[in-house]
Amino acid sequence: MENTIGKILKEARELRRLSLREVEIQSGVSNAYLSQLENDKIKKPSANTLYKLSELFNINFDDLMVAAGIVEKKKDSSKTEGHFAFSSENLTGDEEKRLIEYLKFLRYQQKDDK
Amino acid sequence: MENTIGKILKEARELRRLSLREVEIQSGVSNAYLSQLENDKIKKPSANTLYKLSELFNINFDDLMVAAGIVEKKKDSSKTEGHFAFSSENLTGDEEKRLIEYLKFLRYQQKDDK
DNA sequence: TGCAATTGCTTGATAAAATAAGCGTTTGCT
DNA sequence: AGCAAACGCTTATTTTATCAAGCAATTGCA
Repeated sequence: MENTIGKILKEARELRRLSLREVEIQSGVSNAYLSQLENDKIKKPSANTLYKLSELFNINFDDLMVAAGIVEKKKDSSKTEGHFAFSSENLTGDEEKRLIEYLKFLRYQQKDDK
Repeated sequence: MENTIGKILKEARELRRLSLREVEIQSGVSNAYLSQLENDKIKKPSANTLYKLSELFNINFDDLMVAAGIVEKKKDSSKTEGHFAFSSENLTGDEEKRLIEYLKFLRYQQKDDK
């Protein structure tokens, strides 16, 4: 359903298999606060904090704010429901290649199912 | 010399010949706080507040943050050869799920390669 | 199996953001 | 001139973000 800042941050962290304390070390944001953020207990985090995390996770800052509902989406591009993991800036070149291959594979399968 | 949030916001407001109270009405941020912001008495404003103002003044949010020294200048935007394949509108929900799982797997492997 | 480290999380304290109220000054109107 | 409204700003207060400490549960290893 609704994308929240918590979901996005948690997903980004788990995707990288980092613990809250590892993120604390790398970002300077305390693990206690990170937990609160991930559980959507913080309503208006500072731009600084949000930026640190977007930088660490390599996700676009604007996108993070939009998806988190902090701001209404700017342009039309009428889909907010997107998943972050794949905004291409999140992926290394190699990962991208492999994912595309895998996607081809998935679609190839699907075709046979019909 | 130094660009500060205060200077930027004040300049933007005066350019439009708005009073603090007019900005308050249009943005929802109190005039008292606006004054503090313009005089650089606030160190870490929330993303929400900053965004409201950037929107009202129609200035780029990232630029505001950079100029305000909240973030360091973002480097190469050369990554913007964005890949279509993964922009979420191209994926079914199921595909997205599977791809995330696969990505987790990829990164899990990678981590063990230390 | 058992101890130690690590996990995510809650809670209490503190610092800071954000507001409401009010100040003295300036502007505009009759 | 004189009143009223609007101005930017300061201060007091409320609200919120953020952190340090510590919890129970899980994991890793001898």
